[in-house]
Amino acid sequence: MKLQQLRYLVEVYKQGLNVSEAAEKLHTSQPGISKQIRLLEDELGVQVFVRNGKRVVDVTAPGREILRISDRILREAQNLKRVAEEFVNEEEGSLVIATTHTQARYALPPTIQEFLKRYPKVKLSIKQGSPTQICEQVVAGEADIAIATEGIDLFPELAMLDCYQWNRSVIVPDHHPLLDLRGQVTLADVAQYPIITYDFAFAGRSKINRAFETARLTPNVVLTAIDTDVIKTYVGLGLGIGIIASMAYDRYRDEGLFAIDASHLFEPSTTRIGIRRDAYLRGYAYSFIQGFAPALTRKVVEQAMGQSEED
Amino acid sequence: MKLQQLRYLVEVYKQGLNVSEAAEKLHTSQPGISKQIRLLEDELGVQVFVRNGKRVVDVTAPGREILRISDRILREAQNLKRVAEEFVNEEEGSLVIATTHTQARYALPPTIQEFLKRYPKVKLSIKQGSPTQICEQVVAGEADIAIATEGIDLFPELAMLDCYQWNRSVIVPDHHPLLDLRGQVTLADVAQYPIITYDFAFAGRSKINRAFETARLTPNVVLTAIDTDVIKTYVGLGLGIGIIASMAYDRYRDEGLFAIDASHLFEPSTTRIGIRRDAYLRGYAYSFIQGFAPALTRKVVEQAMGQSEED
DNA sequence: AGTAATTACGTAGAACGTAATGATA
DNA sequence: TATCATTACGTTCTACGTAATTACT
Repeated sequence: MKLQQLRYLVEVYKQGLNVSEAAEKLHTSQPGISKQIRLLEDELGVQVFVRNGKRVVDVTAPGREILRISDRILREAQNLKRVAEEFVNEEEGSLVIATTHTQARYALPPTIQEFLKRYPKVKLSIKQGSPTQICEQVVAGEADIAIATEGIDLFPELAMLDCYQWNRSVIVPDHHPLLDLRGQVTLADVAQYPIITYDFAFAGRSKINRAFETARLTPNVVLTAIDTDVIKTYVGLGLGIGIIASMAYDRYRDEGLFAIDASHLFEPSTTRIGIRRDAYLRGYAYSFIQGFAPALTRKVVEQAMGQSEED
Repeated sequence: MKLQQLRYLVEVYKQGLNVSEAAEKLHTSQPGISKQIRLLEDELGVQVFVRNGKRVVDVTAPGREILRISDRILREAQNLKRVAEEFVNEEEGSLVIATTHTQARYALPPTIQEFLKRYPKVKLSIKQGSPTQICEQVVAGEADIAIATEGIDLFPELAMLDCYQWNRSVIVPDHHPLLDLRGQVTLADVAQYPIITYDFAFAGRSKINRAFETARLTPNVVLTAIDTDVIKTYVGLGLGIGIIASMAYDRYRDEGLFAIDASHLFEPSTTRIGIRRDAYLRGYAYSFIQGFAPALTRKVVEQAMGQSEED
């Protein structure tokens, strides 16, 4: 049994049982993969894949177990490499953050700025996606850390940690009637105007819906976006009023738009970070997390990952 | 990185940083190991072992982490092989039980008899030792299942499951004065005679001590053994009275000895089985466990191992 | 027909063993 | 001096690529 053979297995599976694509992805030849998989199957005495003549068409029952374990082994091998890297150079490496537009644009900049100054040699990259996509990326090992606000409780592989709570604001163009009610805006007032807000998969959209439902109001959502900047643009064009994360409004930058605090209208949302429990995090990753949420010290994070018993 | 290299690392560590012994154990040449370890260290860019000139004298800080992860990887590789074996032939394989003399001699026989009849092709072996040794064997992967009564709560790698409770009896030779008190024996009565019982590391010996302590009595323990049969022998010779597990007394087999129930004198003990949480158990292993403790179905055991979320 | 996997075969490389050397206690 | 690890070197085996073949859609 060789680690490469396991890599081949898993990659063929990931590529939808296509040996050729797996070969491409792994920069090797397709006959090589074919042969190594057969060798492994011979060694184990069990078929991993079901073949219809010469096509790989399915995974056998033992194959499913074998793939699961192989995946774990490869992950640990990955961790092992990272441990080594950590000790070779604590300041160098890479860190992949998967997050939503709102976080990337409004919550993360100061943290990232600090981080880049502190760890100039670390290659930091940000991947955007919906909360679900983000978590999937972390689960798949394509990202190290997920930062999102919603829909991220369904991944048992991930440890989730609360970062901070935030509220919403209603943004309106200049001279909007809601501005006259300043301080006393109700949900009913808001429901009178066409609404532009986040896409359903995103940042606490469900909290917005729930608030209206509870008040037995039907909001007229005319446009949804995954992106606060898009929402602002259309609010600026007078197509409706926006409901956005308060932190996404800046009095100076967002000229011609005005924010009305709506923390009394909608439940606050909690932004969380998610990490694979079985991942090995580099030291600077812990540093990044604490930079973003000071309460999340290395100890706290490790405990949440279930690694505390070792230290 | 190759699985073999990891195997070499771990074996050198296990052999007390002795490369030659590791080579012997793995049936390969010592230069081979030396070279492969260096190759791996080069690849990782980190020393795993501290060398004093040409001697391996210690493990580096990263080395400790690397050894830990390597161990996990090798374990999983082991599991992978077992999965394959399971599917090749459900009825064939091996099962190693680590247990104490008392369990092996008095509690396990019916279960084992049944098991051998049901799975004639499985190579069953029993290793004896103290509760601590037993658990260490399971932790080290030298045994699959630990069965013991005491001192087995200190291994976080193991899942422990209760099997059954048992009480103690006092055994005495014929015509012993205690027999006249039948039914009303007290701790004070027992403390009047020289006592022969289990070694301290064993089967609930601490419960016996605690009972006397609580009653502010000092028992006169003249002999300890790890083995009920030894205890019986010396009781038969008139050297004292025995305190043993009730199940270890058989009225017909133990001619000349008489048992006095002592369940009111000592707390009952619970016999448990222990399994490595990250081990893959063969189907017949679950069957064995349930044969021994009917309440421990496969589901219950898997849940205790923390593997239930997958199925 | 076109796509995809296996077989056949040759080559470059790696793992391993033997023997010799160097270092440590 | 004896033990133990590394270096040197040669052989065998194996992983991998190219090309040809076979099977499936």
